Amino acid sequence: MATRTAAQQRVDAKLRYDAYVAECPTRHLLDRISDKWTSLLINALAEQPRRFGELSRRVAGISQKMLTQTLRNLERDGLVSRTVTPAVPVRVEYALTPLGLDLLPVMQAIKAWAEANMEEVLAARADYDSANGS
Amino acid sequence: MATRTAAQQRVDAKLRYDAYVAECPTRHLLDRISDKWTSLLINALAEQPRRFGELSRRVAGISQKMLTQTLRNLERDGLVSRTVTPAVPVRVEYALTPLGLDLLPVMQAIKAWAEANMEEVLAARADYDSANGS
DNA sequence: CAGTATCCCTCATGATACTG
DNA sequence: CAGTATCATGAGGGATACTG
Repeated sequence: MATRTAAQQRVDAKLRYDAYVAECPTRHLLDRISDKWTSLLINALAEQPRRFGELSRRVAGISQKMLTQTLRNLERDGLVSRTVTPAVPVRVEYALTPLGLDLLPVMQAIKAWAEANMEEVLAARADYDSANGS
Repeated sequence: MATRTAAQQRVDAKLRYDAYVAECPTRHLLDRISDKWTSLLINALAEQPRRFGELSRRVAGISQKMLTQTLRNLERDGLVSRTVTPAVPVRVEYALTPLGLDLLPVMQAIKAWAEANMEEVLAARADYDSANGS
Protein backbone atom coordinates (compact mmCIF):
# COMPACT_ATOMS: atom_id res chain seq x y z
CA MET A 1 0.00 0.00 0.00
CA ALA A 2 2.87 2.35 -0.59
CA THR A 3 0.71 4.65 -2.63
CA ARG A 4 1.01 7.61 -0.29
CA THR A 5 4.06 9.79 -0.62
CA ALA A 6 5.86 11.08 2.43
CA ALA A 7 4.40 14.50 1.79
CA GLN A 8 0.90 13.12 1.63
CA GLN A 9 1.44 11.26 4.84
CA ARG A 10 2.46 14.46 6.56
CA VAL A 11 -0.70 16.16 5.38
CA ASP A 12 -2.73 13.21 6.64
CA ALA A 13 -1.02 13.41 9.99
CA LYS A 14 -1.85 17.06 10.31
CA LEU A 15 -5.48 16.31 9.73
CA ARG A 16 -5.49 13.36 12.08
CA TYR A 17 -3.72 15.00 14.99
CA ASP A 18 -4.82 18.21 16.62
CA ALA A 19 -3.18 19.33 19.83
CA TYR A 20 -6.16 21.51 20.66
CA VAL A 21 -8.10 18.35 21.37
CA ALA A 22 -7.62 17.12 24.90
CA GLU A 23 -7.54 13.41 24.12
CA CYS A 24 -5.07 13.76 21.27
CA PRO A 25 -1.81 11.86 21.90
CA THR A 26 -0.09 14.93 20.54
CA ARG A 27 -0.64 16.51 23.92
CA HIS A 28 1.77 14.08 25.50
CA LEU A 29 4.35 14.52 22.79
CA LEU A 30 4.04 18.27 23.02
CA ASP A 31 4.57 17.96 26.74
CA ARG A 32 7.68 15.91 26.28
CA ILE A 33 9.37 18.07 23.68
CA SER A 34 8.27 21.16 25.58
CA ASP A 35 10.41 20.08 28.49
CA LYS A 36 13.24 22.32 29.56
CA TRP A 37 15.65 19.41 29.89
CA THR A 38 14.65 18.13 26.47
CA SER A 39 15.46 21.38 24.73
CA LEU A 40 18.78 21.68 26.53
CA LEU A 41 19.76 18.07 25.87
CA ILE A 42 18.82 18.13 22.20
CA ASN A 43 20.85 21.29 21.80
CA ALA A 44 23.80 19.80 23.68
CA LEU A 45 23.73 16.62 21.60
CA ALA A 46 23.61 18.67 18.43
CA GLU A 47 26.98 20.21 19.27
CA GLN A 48 28.44 16.72 19.24
CA PRO A 49 27.62 13.22 20.42
CA ARG A 50 28.30 13.04 24.11
CA ARG A 51 28.76 10.60 26.94
CA PHE A 52 26.63 10.55 30.05
CA GLY A 53 29.14 12.42 32.17
CA GLU A 54 29.81 15.02 29.51
CA LEU A 55 26.11 15.74 29.24
CA SER A 56 25.68 16.21 32.95
CA ARG A 57 28.49 18.75 32.87
CA ARG A 58 27.29 20.54 29.75
CA VAL A 59 23.75 20.87 31.02
CA ALA A 60 24.68 22.29 34.40
CA GLY A 61 22.38 21.58 37.31
CA ILE A 62 20.61 18.54 35.91
CA SER A 63 20.40 15.67 38.38
CA GLN A 64 21.53 12.16 37.47
CA LYS A 65 17.99 11.03 37.77
CA MET A 66 16.52 13.57 35.40
CA LEU A 67 19.35 13.09 32.95
CA THR A 68 18.78 9.34 32.85
CA GLN A 69 15.04 9.70 32.72
CA THR A 70 15.01 12.33 29.99
CA LEU A 71 17.55 10.42 27.90
CA ARG A 72 15.47 7.23 28.17
CA ASN A 73 12.37 9.05 27.07
CA LEU A 74 14.15 10.65 24.15
CA GLU A 75 15.58 7.29 23.18
CA ARG A 76 12.18 5.65 23.37
CA ASP A 77 10.66 8.38 21.25
CA GLY A 78 13.34 7.82 18.62
CA LEU A 79 14.98 11.21 19.01
CA VAL A 80 18.24 10.06 20.54
CA SER A 81 20.40 6.99 20.02
CA ARG A 82 22.32 5.24 22.77
CA THR A 83 25.48 3.35 21.86
CA VAL A 84 27.26 1.15 24.36
CA THR A 85 30.89 0.29 23.79
CA PRO A 86 31.92 -2.67 25.95
CA ALA A 87 35.10 -1.76 27.79
CA VAL A 88 36.26 -1.15 31.30
CA PRO A 89 34.79 1.11 32.27
CA VAL A 90 31.91 0.91 29.85
CA ARG A 91 31.50 3.76 27.38
CA VAL A 92 28.02 4.99 26.49
CA GLU A 93 27.50 7.60 23.84
CA TYR A 94 24.35 9.51 23.05
CA ALA A 95 23.64 11.15 19.71
CA LEU A 96 20.74 12.62 17.77
CA THR A 97 18.86 10.35 15.41
CA PRO A 98 17.54 11.65 12.08
CA LEU A 99 14.24 12.33 13.82
CA GLY A 100 16.06 14.18 16.58
CA LEU A 101 17.91 16.17 13.97
CA ASP A 102 14.57 17.06 12.44
CA LEU A 103 13.41 18.47 15.74
CA LEU A 104 16.66 20.30 16.35
CA PRO A 105 15.84 23.58 14.57
CA VAL A 106 12.81 24.06 16.80
CA MET A 107 14.81 23.30 19.95
CA GLN A 108 17.52 25.69 18.85
CA ALA A 109 14.98 28.37 18.13
CA ILE A 110 13.30 28.15 21.50
CA LYS A 111 16.57 28.26 23.42
CA ALA A 112 17.86 31.11 21.29
CA TRP A 113 14.62 33.05 21.73
CA ALA A 114 14.80 32.75 25.49
CA GLU A 115 18.39 33.96 25.56
CA ALA A 116 17.81 36.77 23.10
CA ASN A 117 14.64 38.11 24.74
CA MET A 118 15.49 37.64 28.37
CA GLU A 119 15.99 41.33 28.97
CA GLU A 120 12.75 42.35 27.32
CA VAL A 121 10.86 39.88 29.43
CA LEU A 122 12.65 41.06 32.55
CA ALA A 123 11.64 44.62 31.71
CA ALA A 124 8.04 43.58 31.10
CA ARG A 125 7.96 41.88 34.48
CA ALA A 126 9.29 44.96 36.22
CA ASP A 127 6.60 47.04 34.53
CA TYR A 128 3.89 44.62 35.48
CA ASP A 129 5.03 44.34 39.07
CA SER A 130 5.29 48.06 39.61
CA ALA A 131 1.93 48.71 37.96
CA ASN A 132 0.22 46.08 40.04
CA GLY A 133 0.82 45.34 43.69
CA SER A 134 4.43 44.63 44.67
CA MET B 1 24.62 55.79 25.80
CA ALA B 2 22.44 54.82 22.88
CA THR B 3 25.45 53.84 20.85
CA ARG B 4 24.46 50.20 20.56
CA THR B 5 22.17 49.21 17.74
CA ALA B 6 19.31 46.81 18.29
CA ALA B 7 21.31 44.17 16.46
CA GLN B 8 24.32 44.72 18.69
CA GLN B 9 22.14 44.48 21.74
CA ARG B 10 20.87 41.13 20.61
CA VAL B 11 24.41 39.89 20.17
CA ASP B 12 25.24 41.17 23.64
CA ALA B 13 22.25 39.37 25.08
CA LYS B 14 23.34 36.13 23.52
CA LEU B 15 26.72 36.47 25.15
CA ARG B 16 25.27 37.47 28.49
CA TYR B 17 22.64 34.74 28.74
CA ASP B 18 23.44 31.08 28.43
CA ALA B 19 20.74 28.54 29.25
CA TYR B 20 23.38 25.87 29.80
CA VAL B 21 24.32 27.64 33.00
CA ALA B 22 22.17 26.57 35.93
CA GLU B 23 21.85 29.98 37.56
CA CYS B 24 20.95 31.78 34.35
CA PRO B 25 17.49 33.40 34.51
CA THR B 26 17.02 32.05 31.02
CA ARG B 27 16.28 28.71 32.60
CA HIS B 28 13.09 30.05 34.10
CA LEU B 29 12.05 31.73 30.88
CA LEU B 30 12.79 28.57 28.94
CA ASP B 31 10.66 26.68 31.41
CA ARG B 32 7.79 29.04 30.98
CA ILE B 33 7.73 29.15 27.20
CA SER B 34 8.36 25.40 27.14
CA ASP B 35 5.04 24.86 28.83
CA LYS B 36 2.41 22.89 27.00
CA TRP B 37 -0.33 25.35 27.90
CA THR B 38 1.84 28.25 26.80
CA SER B 39 2.37 26.86 23.34
CA LEU B 40 -1.32 26.06 22.93
CA LEU B 41 -2.45 29.46 24.21
CA ILE B 42 -0.02 31.44 22.10
CA ASN B 43 -1.19 29.50 19.08
CA ALA B 44 -4.83 30.03 19.95
CA LEU B 45 -4.35 33.76 20.47
CA ALA B 46 -2.55 34.01 17.15
CA GLU B 47 -5.67 32.82 15.35
CA GLN B 48 -7.49 35.81 16.79
CA PRO B 49 -7.80 37.75 20.04
CA ARG B 50 -10.04 35.79 22.34
CA ARG B 51 -12.02 36.10 25.53
CA PHE B 52 -11.50 33.93 28.57
CA GLY B 53 -14.37 31.60 27.82
CA GLU B 54 -13.41 31.24 24.17
CA LEU B 55 -9.91 30.27 25.16
CA SER B 56 -11.05 27.62 27.56
CA ARG B 57 -13.14 26.10 24.79
CA ARG B 58 -10.44 26.35 22.13
CA VAL B 59 -7.80 24.78 24.32
CA ALA B 60 -9.87 21.80 25.35
CA GLY B 61 -9.20 20.28 28.71
CA ILE B 62 -7.50 23.21 30.35
CA SER B 63 -8.83 23.97 33.82
CA GLN B 64 -9.94 27.44 34.83
CA LYS B 65 -7.10 27.58 37.25
CA MET B 66 -4.38 26.76 34.74
CA LEU B 67 -5.91 29.08 32.17
CA THR B 68 -5.91 31.99 34.58
CA GLN B 69 -2.48 31.18 35.88
CA THR B 70 -0.89 30.77 32.48
CA LEU B 71 -2.52 33.92 31.12
CA ARG B 72 -1.28 35.93 34.10
CA ASN B 73 2.24 34.67 33.61
CA LEU B 74 2.15 35.43 29.91
CA GLU B 75 0.79 38.88 30.64
CA ARG B 76 3.48 39.54 33.21
CA ASP B 77 6.17 38.42 30.79
CA GLY B 78 4.85 40.84 28.19
CA LEU B 79 3.72 38.19 25.72
CA VAL B 80 0.00 38.69 26.05
CA SER B 81 -2.16 41.77 26.60
CA ARG B 82 -5.32 41.82 28.67
CA THR B 83 -8.02 44.34 27.82
CA VAL B 84 -11.01 44.87 30.06
CA THR B 85 -14.12 46.46 28.61
CA PRO B 86 -16.42 47.68 31.39
CA ALA B 87 -19.88 46.37 30.72
CA VAL B 88 -22.36 44.00 32.23
CA PRO B 89 -21.15 41.40 32.19
CA VAL B 90 -17.56 42.55 31.89
CA ARG B 91 -15.70 41.69 28.71
CA VAL B 92 -12.04 40.69 28.88
CA GLU B 93 -10.04 40.12 25.76
CA TYR B 94 -6.61 38.58 25.43
CA ALA B 95 -4.27 39.17 22.51
CA LEU B 96 -0.65 38.73 21.57
CA THR B 97 1.71 41.64 22.13
CA PRO B 98 4.51 42.39 19.66
CA LEU B 99 6.79 40.31 21.87
CA GLY B 100 4.27 37.48 21.85
CA LEU B 101 4.06 37.77 18.10
CA ASP B 102 7.82 37.46 17.97
CA LEU B 103 7.64 34.19 19.86
CA LEU B 104 4.75 32.89 17.78
CA PRO B 105 6.75 31.25 14.97
CA VAL B 106 8.55 29.08 17.49
CA MET B 107 5.32 28.10 19.21
CA GLN B 108 3.73 27.28 15.89
CA ALA B 109 6.72 25.21 14.89
CA ILE B 110 6.72 23.12 18.04
CA LYS B 111 3.01 22.41 17.85
CA ALA B 112 3.23 21.61 14.16
CA TRP B 113 6.20 19.32 14.71
CA ALA B 114 4.38 17.35 17.36
CA GLU B 115 1.34 16.90 15.15
CA ALA B 116 3.35 16.07 12.05
CA ASN B 117 5.67 13.57 13.72
CA MET B 118 3.29 11.87 16.10
CA GLU B 119 3.15 8.67 14.09
CA GLU B 120 6.90 8.37 13.74
CA VAL B 121 7.30 8.77 17.47
CA LEU B 122 4.55 6.24 18.11
CA ALA B 123 6.35 3.79 15.84
CA ALA B 124 9.65 4.43 17.59
CA ARG B 125 8.02 3.73 20.92
CA ALA B 126 6.54 0.48 19.70
CA ASP B 127 10.00 -0.57 18.47
CA TYR B 128 11.62 0.36 21.73
CA ASP B 129 9.02 -1.38 23.83
CA SER B 130 9.12 -4.60 21.86
CA ALA B 131 12.91 -4.65 21.82
CA ASN B 132 13.13 -4.09 25.54
CA GLY B 133 10.86 -5.63 28.10
CA SER B 134 7.21 -4.86 27.55
C1' DC C 1 -18.68 36.39 32.11
C1' DA C 2 -14.44 36.16 34.25
C1' DG C 3 -12.55 35.19 37.47
C1' DT C 4 -10.85 34.13 42.96
C1' DA C 5 -10.45 30.98 46.83
C1' DT C 6 -9.86 26.25 48.82
C1' DC C 7 -8.96 21.73 49.33
C1' DC C 8 -6.42 17.88 47.99
C1' DC C 9 -3.61 14.73 45.84
C1' DT C 10 -0.55 12.97 42.43
C1' DC C 11 3.58 13.19 40.22
C1' DA C 12 7.79 15.45 38.91
C1' DT C 13 12.15 16.31 40.65
C1' DG C 14 16.03 16.50 43.83
C1' DA C 15 19.17 14.32 47.27
C1' DT C 16 21.42 10.42 48.77
C1' DA C 17 23.24 5.94 48.65
C1' DC C 18 24.51 1.77 46.29
C1' DT C 19 26.30 -1.26 41.99
C1' DG C 20 28.25 -3.74 37.65
C1' DC D 1 31.78 5.52 34.17
C1' DA D 2 27.08 5.02 33.92
C1' DG D 3 23.88 4.12 35.85
C1' DT D 4 19.74 1.98 39.46
C1' DA D 5 17.15 2.27 43.82
C1' DT D 6 14.95 4.58 47.49
C1' DC D 7 13.13 8.26 50.01
C1' DA D 8 11.33 12.79 50.70
C1' DT D 9 9.28 17.20 49.40
C1' DG D 10 6.73 20.56 47.26
C1' DA D 11 4.96 22.36 43.32
C1' DG D 12 1.62 21.41 39.53
C1' DG D 13 -2.74 20.93 38.57
C1' DG D 14 -7.74 19.24 39.00
C1' DA D 15 -12.39 19.68 41.32
C1' DT D 16 -15.49 22.37 43.58
C1' DA D 17 -17.64 26.34 45.41
C1' DC D 18 -18.18 31.24 45.68
C1' DT D 19 -18.21 36.46 43.79
C1' DG D 20 -18.36 41.29 41.42
